Amino acid sequence: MTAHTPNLSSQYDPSITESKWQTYWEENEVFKADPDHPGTPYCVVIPPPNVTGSLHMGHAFENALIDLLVRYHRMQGRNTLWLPGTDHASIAVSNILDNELRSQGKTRKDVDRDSYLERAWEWKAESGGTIVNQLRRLGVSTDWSRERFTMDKGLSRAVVKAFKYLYEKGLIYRGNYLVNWCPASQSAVSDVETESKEVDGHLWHFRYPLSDGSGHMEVATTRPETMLGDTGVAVNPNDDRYKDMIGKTLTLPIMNREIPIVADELVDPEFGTGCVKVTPAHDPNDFEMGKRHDLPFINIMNKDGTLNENAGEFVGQDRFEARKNVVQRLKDDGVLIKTEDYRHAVPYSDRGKVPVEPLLSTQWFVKIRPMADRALDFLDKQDNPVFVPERWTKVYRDWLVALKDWCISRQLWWGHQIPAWYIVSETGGEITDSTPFVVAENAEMAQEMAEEQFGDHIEIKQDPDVLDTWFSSGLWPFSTMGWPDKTKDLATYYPTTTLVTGFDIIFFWVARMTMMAGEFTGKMPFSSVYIHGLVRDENNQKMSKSKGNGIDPLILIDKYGTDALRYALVREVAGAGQDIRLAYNRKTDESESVEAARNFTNKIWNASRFVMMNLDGQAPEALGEPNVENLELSDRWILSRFNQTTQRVCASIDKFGMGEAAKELYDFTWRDFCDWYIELVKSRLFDKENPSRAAAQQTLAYVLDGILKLLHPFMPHITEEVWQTLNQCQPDDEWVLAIAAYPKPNADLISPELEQQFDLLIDTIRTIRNLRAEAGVKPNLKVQTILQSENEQERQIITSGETYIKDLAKVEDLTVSDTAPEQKMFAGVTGTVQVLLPLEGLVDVDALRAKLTKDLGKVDGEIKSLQGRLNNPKFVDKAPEDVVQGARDALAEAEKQAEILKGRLDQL
RNA sequence: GGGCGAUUAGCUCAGUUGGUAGAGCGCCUGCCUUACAAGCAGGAUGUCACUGGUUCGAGUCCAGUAUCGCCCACCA
Repeated sequence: MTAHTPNLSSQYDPSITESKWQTYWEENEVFKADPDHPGTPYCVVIPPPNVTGSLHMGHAFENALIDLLVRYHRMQGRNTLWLPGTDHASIAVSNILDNELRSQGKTRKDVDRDSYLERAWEWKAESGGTIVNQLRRLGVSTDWSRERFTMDKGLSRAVVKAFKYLYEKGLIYRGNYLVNWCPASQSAVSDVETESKEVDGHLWHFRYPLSDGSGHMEVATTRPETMLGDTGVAVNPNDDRYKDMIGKTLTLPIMNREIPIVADELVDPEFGTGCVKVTPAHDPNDFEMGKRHDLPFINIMNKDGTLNENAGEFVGQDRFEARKNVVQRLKDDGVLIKTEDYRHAVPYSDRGKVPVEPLLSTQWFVKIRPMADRALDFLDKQDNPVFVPERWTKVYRDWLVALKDWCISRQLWWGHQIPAWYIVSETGGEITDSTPFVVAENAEMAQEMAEEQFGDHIEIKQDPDVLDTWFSSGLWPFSTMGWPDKTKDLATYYPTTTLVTGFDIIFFWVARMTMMAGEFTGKMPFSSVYIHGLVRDENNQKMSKSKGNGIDPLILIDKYGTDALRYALVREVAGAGQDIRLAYNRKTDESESVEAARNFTNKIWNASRFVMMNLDGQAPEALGEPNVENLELSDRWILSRFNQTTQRVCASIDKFGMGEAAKELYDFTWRDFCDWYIELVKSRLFDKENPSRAAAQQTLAYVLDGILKLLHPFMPHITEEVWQTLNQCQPDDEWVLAIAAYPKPNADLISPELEQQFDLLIDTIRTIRNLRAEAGVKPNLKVQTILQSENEQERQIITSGETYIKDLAKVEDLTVSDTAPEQKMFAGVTGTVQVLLPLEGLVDVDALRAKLTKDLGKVDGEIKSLQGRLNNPKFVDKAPEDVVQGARDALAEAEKQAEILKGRLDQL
């Protein structure tokens, strides 16, 4: 790929690098899965984005997380597959197309189904193409040869198979029930596709007279138009006020229909008057009560939300217009008692954005209990799937417990057409509730089945409705791998390992997958589910289309690079899976947090540049790995830190702590490696005669190589670029960082004692730098320094790091001693080491006094607090030995520090 | 009406099993030191929302309160 002699710009340019590696990975099929690949399978199926437009920040976030996990495990040697694809999104795409028609002054009725579907496929090609290209720009390591679409041939076949199987098993049925009707999309929707909104409405109270003229009962409603379909009034059986009335009848105003008074436990005697009007065909509660008391079901509404002929004089009026008119009529008739302002929850259609109407209609349903119970069984008995964070388990469980039958038919065209054929010749060419039907895999088979049952001269017609999108998504983890065929992919990669998705989709998708998978594969489709939070905007608002506050990931990618955006998003993730917030300036399209991540990529770039400029053109392999025996203190220190970091990073990712791992790597790379190690080895590198120069080069190359590997799952492009350059890879030698082995921590090289000793050197250097700054010493001026400690071990450590101190603190004459000269000097203390700068003629006594006094104040505070604790006999008795000893040691050190500082003050 | 999450530096957030608070950004000071000014060195900043409890010791555990946010729900 790149030049051997690194001649790289001092600023990292992501645009060229990123597209280069995206193309390279894909052309070389680096991420193509092979079932015969060694290693334990690691498999993730993408949550398929809807083909409704383009990717948003949530997709960027989700796929950054998935890619991190997938790349990490691939580098760990797992047999890895990340399967990509898209979802046809039946209702969402239908809405888009219907709006398109509307803008042309047309409706679905003005076009034929085939041309509508043609347009839908066009849309799919366009939007699907956009999305897939955007995914590529995110740098996802998916296997594109296995890309699927929920309506492609294979998945459609799986859908039909699944439907037929469930039907034959009695788990799918057709029937006339109350469903959520969306008048906007003119289709049934499932319970999860509605959301309740608090609205300011009214509660209207009316009087219904008893038929025998002995009085009246008062009822209240928020939907007065439904009274046209009332077939009863219910009271609580234990309500003494109404006990005698049960069984009597009332005369329904306007309609003049005799309706009975029934007793039902559901009625809350405390609420309102304790009397409830019952409209079985237009309210879920009333539907149940209607069934219990054998009340008539009178449907007063058409599918477009207007009232039908059962509504008498209100026929043809829209439901909300009829509401006004019914109220007016009741008022005119003198039965309206009062109108109260009333705030209440109204179910709205998710997609249609209008109130849903409970409507009696003939639909297809999945009988949910057996499937939900099986999923519950897996959860309770096998802890499968495991949710991360754990708290979502309860949400998932509660929902499965409460689940009711699932309406799966939609009165739409875009989707999988229901594989049921009606023998319409039996019912005069029409599909009615009683038309017999067969469920088959295709029209030919349906014809055959129908002829067997009804003879030769029949006519069949396929159900015009399509299936709920989530029916096919529910099959996704196994249908994408070839189910119902027994494929090698299925045998190898199913069940998948982890599903990564948002909490908003647990109900829609996760539970559907577990139920379907339980039924069809006898297994849960994944062993764990990682639930991530939302990406919120700069004002902590949920990003949404309607608010228009979305942040386009591509703008930030163009500005800062994919790696920077991905790193910024991942770094924000807390262990608990909280929502993350993305800083953003809408005027300039800038983001502080992505900029900070971009700066990190630049830091990596420049550190790498520096390292490569100092390896004399040798790759790490040619240099050889560092050999402990030849190493200096700083080399051993950075190797200890490196292995420590590797250990922590792996431990974090293994428990889904991606944000923690990201921060860990940032600190190690920037602070330990760049700020300290590179600065420490400079003098060795620049001195070609230095015998330890080779060890420095080896260590530098080795650690940089390791950093690139560790960071690769977080920032795949820049790390691949630098790694290939560092290792002088050739285009045809097939060395690719993306499939290199992830570093394994070498515990032998981790030495807490060494790190602790090194900390003393670092602190000493910091103290000298601080003193220089406080004394106003020019940065380039070398100074004389005396380090005094009564502790022999401390003196040894300092002596062993003498050159480090000289180099990094710009000290030219360093004295290490157990005694300190008694003269006016700038002074500080770290540990029990006294740091002295004999700045002849430069010592500003006032400044020095101020500094010493401030330091002493801090130390005194510490002493006071420690003494307080140690003087408490309960603490000494009850606290663990090591804690007490720790406090004693800290006190001794603080007292020593105070003594030193006081001594210095006295000398002024 | 249930359930969940949050409350820590000016801002955005970390804080593992209780041992006496950290990072990034921003701010202040000084540096264009031959990897990096998208940088380097130094510095300042906290009643850990509130109240009580457990404990030798609480940001951390328990109970309650307040504020904000989210999810679920068939009081008409």
